[in-house]
Parts: sequence; structure tokens; C-alpha cells
Amino acid sequence: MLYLARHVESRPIPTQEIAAQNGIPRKFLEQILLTLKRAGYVQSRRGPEGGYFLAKPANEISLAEVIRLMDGPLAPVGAVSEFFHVSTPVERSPALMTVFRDIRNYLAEKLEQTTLADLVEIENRSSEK
Amino acid sequence: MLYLARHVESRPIPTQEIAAQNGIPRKFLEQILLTLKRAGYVQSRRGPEGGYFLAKPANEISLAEVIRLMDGPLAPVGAVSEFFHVSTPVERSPALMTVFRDIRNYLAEKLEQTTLADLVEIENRSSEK
DNA sequence: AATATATCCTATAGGTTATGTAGGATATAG
DNA sequence: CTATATCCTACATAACCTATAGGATATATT
Repeated sequence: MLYLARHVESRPIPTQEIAAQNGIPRKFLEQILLTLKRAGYVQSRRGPEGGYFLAKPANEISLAEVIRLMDGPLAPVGAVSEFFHVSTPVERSPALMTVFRDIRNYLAEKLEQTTLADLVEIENRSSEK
Repeated sequence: MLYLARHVESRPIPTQEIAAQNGIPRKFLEQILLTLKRAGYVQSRRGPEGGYFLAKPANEISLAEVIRLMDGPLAPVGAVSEFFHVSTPVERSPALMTVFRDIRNYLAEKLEQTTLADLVEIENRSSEK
């Protein structure tokens, strides 16, 4: 998705290119992009001149959303997960819960505040100099 | 280990008790304690009146050490792991690397600074009131 | 010395996840 | 019509998590 965000002005980008530029097996990448498409983060066009592109502006896609979709909960343990909560022995220690909840909150804030546009901008800035 | 830290003044504690009090299968717990013992975090005494106890003062055991032993690297991705570094496509984005490195550093600091003694103390304090 | 209590050690197993491989069906630009 | 590209599904493999199981060994107490 970062690669798509970097080339947001151009025509659709084929998996071929993304795979080659990023060292990812093409067929594996296809599956990931399909998942992203079904979740509404990318769109595609078939056939020659086809490929993938972002479905929304890069500044409306946070890392948190994408990571939750692909990797599941941000929380380090199920006991402090907001949306995927599961009961575990960790809950028997309020102090431990606080530590893990702090961690979850830090992760959530950080990853929710950072968008693909932020990353692209940072990289553009430092390569200009 | 937290349970052991809470009862640090008493005699060795058998797996039986820890298992029952924390809702963990006894045989499963045994394996975990063996791992912790081999790593030098707990000691044991066999036979009647036997059981497990901490091998060092609770304020010398950080969460980071224990989690690294049991769960592996703290880093959210291998590319920013200090001691378990592996090369991945993430490395192609300096900005992403920064985000993940920030996260790793936060985790490392937080978990290295928090010891078992801290957790016990916090819990004692709030139960006194 | 016998007994009961506990740890110690190893093998095994079922389910899930991560990381792919593979093959073909379908759409579309030129 | 053809080449290009996505779309869809099935399958494979290794590792990890969460155990379960059975017995060997040590030791405090009686």
C-alpha cells in the first residue's frame, strides 16, 4: 500500500511491478491485495494497463486500520484488547493490566495517527535534501 | 512469576497451588516453570514442602527479560528488532522503520523499567486502602 | 525404611497462523 | 484476437501455542 501511495498520481500499478520492486512473490502479493480490495482500501482495473490503486486518499488510511485488517488486534495480550477481548489469567493482576493497557493505548494512538500520506511525505522530504 | 513474587517470604510454592489459583493446567505450568528455572529466574526444591521460588529479588526481574524468554523479541517486526533482526521488505521504507522503531523503543523502555516488585507494590498499595 | 509429595524430563498432539505455490477463470485494451 | 492483468480457490509446509501424558527422580516426614 505504501508503494501505491507513492505512485498515487500515475496509472494503475500491476502486481508484477510491486512484487519486483519490493521483493515479494507475485502470487502472494495478489492475495494480499485481494484482501485489501475487499476491505475497501484499494481498487483495481483488469486487463492491459490495469493494476491496483488506492481507493481513498492516502491521508485517510491509517496504519492502524491496515494492521488490524492484516494482523489482527493491536493489543499485546487479549485481555486488554478493545475489540477482540478475551479473558486470560493476566486479568488477575490489575498492575499487569495497566502496563499492557498503556502499551495498547500507545500503539493505538501512534498507529491511528500515522497515515500512508505521512510516511510518503516524510520520505519525500528527506530525499529532496 | 508474579504469584511467586507475591509470596516471596513464604516457603516454596508447589505448582499445584499456582495452577489452581491462576486457572492454568498444572502440567502446562510445570513446563513453563522448567523453562524459567533453566534461564535462572526461579529455583526449586523437590519433595514434600517443595515447590518453586524466585531465584533473585523481585526488583531485579524486569518484564522485558521474562517476555523475551517466553515470547521472543519485543519488536513488532523483525526489521527493527535489536537482537533478533531479520531483513524484510519493511526496510525499504525509512519512515515505516522509524514508526516501528519508536514502538520497539517504547516497549523496551516500559518493559525494562517495570519489575515484578513494581507490580506487587502497586497491587499491595491499592488493596490497603 | 516406607510413603507421600513434588519436581524433572521427554514425547506427543490438535489447532491456528504465516508464508507461500499453483492453476485456471475472467475481464479488457489495443 | 491476443496479450495482459486481475480474480478466485485449493493446497502445502513449517512454526507456534496450548496443552496432555507418563514416568523418573529427589526428599521430608513418619
